[in-house]
Amino acid sequence: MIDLRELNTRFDEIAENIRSRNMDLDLDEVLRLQQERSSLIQETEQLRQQRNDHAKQMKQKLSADERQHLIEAGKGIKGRIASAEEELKKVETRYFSLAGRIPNYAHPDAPIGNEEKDNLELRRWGTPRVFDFTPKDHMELALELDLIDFDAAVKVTGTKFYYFKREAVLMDLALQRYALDILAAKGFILMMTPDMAKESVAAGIGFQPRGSESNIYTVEDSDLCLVGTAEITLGAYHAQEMMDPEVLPRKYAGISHCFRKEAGAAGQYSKGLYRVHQFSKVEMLVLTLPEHSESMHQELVGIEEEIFQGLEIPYRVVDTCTGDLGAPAYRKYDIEAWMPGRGDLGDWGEITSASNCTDYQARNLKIRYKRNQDIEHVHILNGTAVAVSRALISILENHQRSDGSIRIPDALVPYTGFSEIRR
RNA sequence: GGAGAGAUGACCGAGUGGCCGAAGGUGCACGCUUGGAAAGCGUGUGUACCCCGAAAGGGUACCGAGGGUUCGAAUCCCUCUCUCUCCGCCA
Repeated sequence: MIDLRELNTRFDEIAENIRSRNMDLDLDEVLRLQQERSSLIQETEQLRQQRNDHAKQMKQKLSADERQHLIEAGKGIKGRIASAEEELKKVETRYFSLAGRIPNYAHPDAPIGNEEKDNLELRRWGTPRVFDFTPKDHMELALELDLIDFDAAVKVTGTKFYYFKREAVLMDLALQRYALDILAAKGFILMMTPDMAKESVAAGIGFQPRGSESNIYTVEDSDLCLVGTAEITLGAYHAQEMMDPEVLPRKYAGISHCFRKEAGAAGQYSKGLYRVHQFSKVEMLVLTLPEHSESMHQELVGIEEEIFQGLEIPYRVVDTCTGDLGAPAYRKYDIEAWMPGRGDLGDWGEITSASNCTDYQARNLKIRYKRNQDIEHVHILNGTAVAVSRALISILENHQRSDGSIRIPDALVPYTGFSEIRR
């Protein structure tokens, strides 16, 4: 959440931000609750002070009569404290539940808008390949090469799951390993993370574990959910900690499975591997000092570009518009790969996403640092190194040959052990 | 899963109803001392929230978490979580 002390001082800015993100939130109500909470706190604290003063009087030598009198008075105070606390609790529950929905501030240069078309294209790399044959989409290629079996998965798990077979298995592992080597060389600490997390942790990162629009699977009879990304587990790794500024920036690269409900997501652009309930991903997560988060954000995008340049995938970098940011993000850059099998003529498809969430998540997770006498929240950034399912789409579709075989980009060959896939 | 032990400040560790935000020690910071260092001596050393304010200040809470008993809880009771040891099971 944002710093709620700024609710008053930056009220108009916060309200404007909510509008530009196309969100609906009664900010006046939040402010009203804040004031109500404040006066209730004053009331209960005053009563507690009375109780403490009163208890001190009891320590003196007293006649039985006086003592009895004071006990009666004490009981009265106790009752008033109880009812004041109860009222305070009610107000706080509502206050924090509403205030927690206030989104992070947006970067002043982030494009304003609600739809994908409002995203700002920053640059392109590579040239979409011109085929001298009709390119196939990844579904067709994978079927013919017996790399992915969606039909069998339907029997076992239902739609939007899949089995990887043969070289696809090694591709999954190779892509992860390829990304990890690049990240390790850049000072990232490699991690394998739990695929589950407490719902409170997911919520702290900014995911809604419950509710109809939630993208998160919850586990019955526990307070756990399946993670949608290692951002959750990596971000919470330092929860509740007071970090030494000397160790910042701290860079983590974590492997996890990612589970997403994707309820209601269907249609042409969601087919095949593009939108699935489970996939493997290498995620970058960085904790920095506030003054370093913007440059670190650029660095993360640079790493993502390096990874996909190595895979020889044409892409463009997009500055995500405010309506598409997601509550925790201050600014977000997506990399969209060229996918020749997408739509009729090929199209761009998101393969990575790098967000600067500034102190928004750190405040929920209580990750702070102390510099001299100042205590502040760290800034947290996250970015996709490789989301295997989508990376695989782009490799299959971009590097297909007329005979249906697939060329493996040189950078990946050391990790796959083969330079092409053919039958 | 069963049995037992435990959880106190940056760390170690005392504390079984009011004198405890918490002894003592270590560490850390500053000062004295020294040619310099060590030792020694002295002083200081948490977080969150609320009020007021230019600053200073005042208040409340926090001894794993949540509930309860009491005029008053680190201390008594209940529930939970976590850690450690032993047993069982297991990739």
